[in-house]
Amino acid sequence: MDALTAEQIAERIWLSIAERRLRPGMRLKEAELAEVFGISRARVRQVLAMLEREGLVTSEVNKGAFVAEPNVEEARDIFHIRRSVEQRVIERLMDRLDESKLDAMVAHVEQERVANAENDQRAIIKLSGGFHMMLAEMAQADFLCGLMRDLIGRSSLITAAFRDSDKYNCGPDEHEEIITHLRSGDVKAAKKAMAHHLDHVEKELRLSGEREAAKSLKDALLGGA
Amino acid sequence: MDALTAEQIAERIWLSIAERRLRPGMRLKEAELAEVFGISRARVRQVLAMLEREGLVTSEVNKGAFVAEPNVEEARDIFHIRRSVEQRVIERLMDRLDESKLDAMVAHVEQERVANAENDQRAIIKLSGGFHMMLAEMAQADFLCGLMRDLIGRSSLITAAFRDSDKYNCGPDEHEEIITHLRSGDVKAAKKAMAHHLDHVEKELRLSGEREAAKSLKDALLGGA
DNA sequence: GTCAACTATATTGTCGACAATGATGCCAGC
DNA sequence: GCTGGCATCATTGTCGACAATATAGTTGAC
Repeated sequence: MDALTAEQIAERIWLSIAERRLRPGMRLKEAELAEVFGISRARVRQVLAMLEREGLVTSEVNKGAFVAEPNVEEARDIFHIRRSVEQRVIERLMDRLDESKLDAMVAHVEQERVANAENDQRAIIKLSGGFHMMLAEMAQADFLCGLMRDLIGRSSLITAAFRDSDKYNCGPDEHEEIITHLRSGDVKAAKKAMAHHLDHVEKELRLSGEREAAKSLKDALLGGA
Repeated sequence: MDALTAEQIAERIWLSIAERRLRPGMRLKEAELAEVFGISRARVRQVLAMLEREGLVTSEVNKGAFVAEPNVEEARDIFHIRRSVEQRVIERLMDRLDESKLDAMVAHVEQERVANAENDQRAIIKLSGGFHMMLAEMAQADFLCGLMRDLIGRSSLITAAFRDSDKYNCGPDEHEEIITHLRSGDVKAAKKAMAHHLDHVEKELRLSGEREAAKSLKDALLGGA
């Protein structure tokens, strides 16, 4: 079980960022990560290289790696691109849609509702991004999938940095609306619902977001294990 | 001069792919790369991790890294996203446009013409992608820039795999048309010209029609399953 | 009391070596 | 002659150690 590949480690860190246990600006010390995951620093460096290329962490020479701190303009760009990508995902998805996939979607939304009812913040965040990721995966488009992975990671970073209230999340109701349109085969309506949904999420963000202090790295990474 | 950072190495390899000196499916042996760049294998692995995350190389455990081989669907997705991203670039660019930037653009196109006249394939390829990269850089949008870098790398890979004739390239004339619209401040026309340009490039590819020869025996035999 | 320089520590950058795994070529057996 | 197994080799996966650099804490002078 210690046989975690570099990809898997990256996945874990990405998840920690997506779930906002790792906040923007947080330092990522190599030795600490190495100990947490029980691997050597060399592999940690490999993983950090991946994440840096992905834009989730920034690193300065001889200073180390930090969770990236996106700015407002980047945020707007990212949501702009998300609109395009996710609409494409919907197009692709429509071709490969079947009953089992639709069932999986409604099951997912149901989970979102439960998490909402229980006010389980971490689950809410994870599931919210997860819904969009699920759609991309179901579309069976590798490139879009990777891109969405990137975009959702960054979006989580952005909401962590700029979100106005802790309460808001990628609402289950709007997700359900998208599913409804998918079920009825109305591509146009589904795309419109998606666009509206993303607009809504973007609107919930505020321009000037002061950063919060960071907890311990270990807690952040092992919190959800 | 031996002080090449990992990023710079990645840049060099990316360029080699963009210039199609590294072809899809080509093997990237770690020791070889290490010797070529005069660095240790550890750093090579770091670089390969970056490129893998970027999607330019694929790697299988215990088998090594290879230049990625994009498939047709990926190609279509990538061009779809490029349309969106580049239109966003144009929007962003319009705000920050000045005479010096326009001059740089026409100078670039002039270089393209020269390369065309001399039939310098490598220069043509490099400059063609370079024009789009230039626009992204001028837009001063880090995220879009990184994304464009990714997309252009992949596009080069795609053209290497699917291009119909060696003659075609990202034509200087169409680039110039975009510049013209930018100069006159007509965002809509510029975006339209860009869309048309990308359509043209995509059409030049052999994306529909016969598939390439199967990569493996298994694919050949089980292709219809 | 404050600032500057210096030292000590912590952290990152780089490398070579060893272990594990897949690929290649050879040889015996049928 | 061909097939299957085996030994050899090449290549990747992983690691710990050492050097270079930034950070922070301390001491001393003003």
